[in-house]
Amino acid sequence: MKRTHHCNELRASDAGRAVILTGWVHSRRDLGGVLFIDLRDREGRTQTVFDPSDLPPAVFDAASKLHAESVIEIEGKVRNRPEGTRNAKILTGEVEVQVQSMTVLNPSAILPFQVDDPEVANKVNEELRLQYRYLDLRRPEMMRNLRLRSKVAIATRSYMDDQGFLEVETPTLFKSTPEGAREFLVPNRREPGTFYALPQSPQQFKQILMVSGVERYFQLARCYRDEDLRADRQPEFTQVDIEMSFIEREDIYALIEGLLKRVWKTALNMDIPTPFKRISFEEALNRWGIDKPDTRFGMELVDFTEEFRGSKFGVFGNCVAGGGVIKAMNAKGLAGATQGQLETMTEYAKSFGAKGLAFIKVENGEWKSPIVKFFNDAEKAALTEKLGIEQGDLILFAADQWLNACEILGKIRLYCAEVLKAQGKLVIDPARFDFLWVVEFPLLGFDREMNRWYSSHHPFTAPVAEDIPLLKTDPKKVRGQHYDIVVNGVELGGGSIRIHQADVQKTIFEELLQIPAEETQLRFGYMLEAFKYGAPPHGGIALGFDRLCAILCGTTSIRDVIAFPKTAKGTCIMTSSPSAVTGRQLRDLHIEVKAAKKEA
RNA sequence: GGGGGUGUAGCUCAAUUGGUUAGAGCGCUGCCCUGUCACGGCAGAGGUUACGGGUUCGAGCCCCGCCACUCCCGCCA
Repeated sequence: MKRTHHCNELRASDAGRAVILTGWVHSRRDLGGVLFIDLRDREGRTQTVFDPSDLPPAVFDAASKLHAESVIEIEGKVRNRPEGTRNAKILTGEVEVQVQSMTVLNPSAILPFQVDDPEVANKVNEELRLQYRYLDLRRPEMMRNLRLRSKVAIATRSYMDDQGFLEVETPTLFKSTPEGAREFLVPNRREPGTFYALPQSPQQFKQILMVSGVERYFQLARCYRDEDLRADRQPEFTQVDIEMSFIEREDIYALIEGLLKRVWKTALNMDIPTPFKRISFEEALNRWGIDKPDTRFGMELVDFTEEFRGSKFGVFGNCVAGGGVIKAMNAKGLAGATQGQLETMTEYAKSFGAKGLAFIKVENGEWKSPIVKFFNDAEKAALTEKLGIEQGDLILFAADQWLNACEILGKIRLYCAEVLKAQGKLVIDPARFDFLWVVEFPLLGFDREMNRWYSSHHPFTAPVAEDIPLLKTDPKKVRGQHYDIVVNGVELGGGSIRIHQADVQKTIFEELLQIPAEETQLRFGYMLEAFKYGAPPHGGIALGFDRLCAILCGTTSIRDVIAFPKTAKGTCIMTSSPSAVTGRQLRDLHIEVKAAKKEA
């Protein structure tokens, strides 16, 4: 190693020391007679001084011509900066290095965008940042994210090791199991027409590991889903995958609470209180209209079904008569909502099949609304009391079947929060983290089009024991032993106690999900077989590692915590992948491409 | 698959809403400058307004198409 110190190391006490520093030219300030270069490496930066009075002219000349981000090595002497020239903004601001010699290790071309000024760099088009990701990652903000991600991964491994878990790697060339997400397929050269699939998760392998007697397994597992992307979804992502034997749900709650406690302490030096609150699926929908509620602000949903039973307002009265519910929400301080904002909310309602969105604007001492004239005094009094209506409020209603009504207002609640945040009327402490477990999900949902049940989580989730008899009589009532961990409205992960009895698993596959017996055998036969030979009761969970890091870094886009992420269309701009391959490669794989690639 | 947004100098953004030669800051090039740290000063170069059509006397601006990026819905067992 050539350097004696890194660029965030020298302090006043080092004055007089001869040092060698290496790094990138962060910025250069040429005052004519004297030249300052801030040298930056991964750790930070140090000011170096080029004074022509004690430097060969050639060195001074070369230094004055350096472009930003050139890589250099300097040798010099540390000295305290003259009084009044110290820089309190950087940790090395007390000192500077008086350069005696310099080597240009590699000059840099002129940059496509500036990386030295964070205010400028933060605004650079993400497309350009992705094309030159290596430059983007040099920015201290991005380097901080990479470093934090690494710390969190190591803390996770250390905690899981402390808890007696084995890290086991599972294959990424797996079998296609076309339930759920679309898979990436990998052609098999050795047998034409057969394919591997990249795993959507190591779910089946980790359950097999339980049958193997591993008892406690974890993995930072790369997973692949060929679905459309979002700010919080990439085609390949990392999950903290966990499975345990001989446990109940409580064991998972305690394990994960301990893990997140360790992670928050490591990453943010914060002590988060445990245990986390637990909320049933039904309560989450009733109060927040979503199964991953953001509980950092109010505006909860309120039920008015009884108040509007037989109401003169036909839409409400008929809805209740038809078995539906009336839900309302008070968007505090949003009476001034624009026509456009109300239209956006109405669109949300319509996207859930509602005909429109009823509202009341409370302004200038009156209720402005096309529907208020139908309300009687008792109905008005109930609204005022249960919603705490005040001047400046906006009241929104949903009248529909229970799930729909809840989900409509749940969407609108989140939209209203965004509007209020933008107006400065809603402020949320960035250091606030509301963790909660969402539990007691229904095991199954019914698909009317396909006329069959589907797993609301996945088909390996165990029913609550006392509900097992209902599987054959009243599947809708069966609760699953499933749990989601939610923080600030983000689904951080989910898991369940699994089915470990081959016969129960077979019933789920064949009778409820109506997968034909021979297909069950083809896809899951090996699992059912494994379960015959002493499968222990087991359960587990998977946490989205990218989302976890994003939350800790205070960003909403997981691209900011992934070194080389893909664009919304699943491409890598830097390497131009995916790309066409040669005819020979295709022949080897016995593949013929039918749709011609468009000319570039 | 659907809906919204964006695309103007290397970067970030303007352009009086269809009107003369498309501007600014940063960056870049040259010159000046011995205590800067967003150094400063002077001068200069740099544009197929993403791309292809159309309407118009005239298009960065309007229309059609197309590409890329982005946000959302669907989708994500």
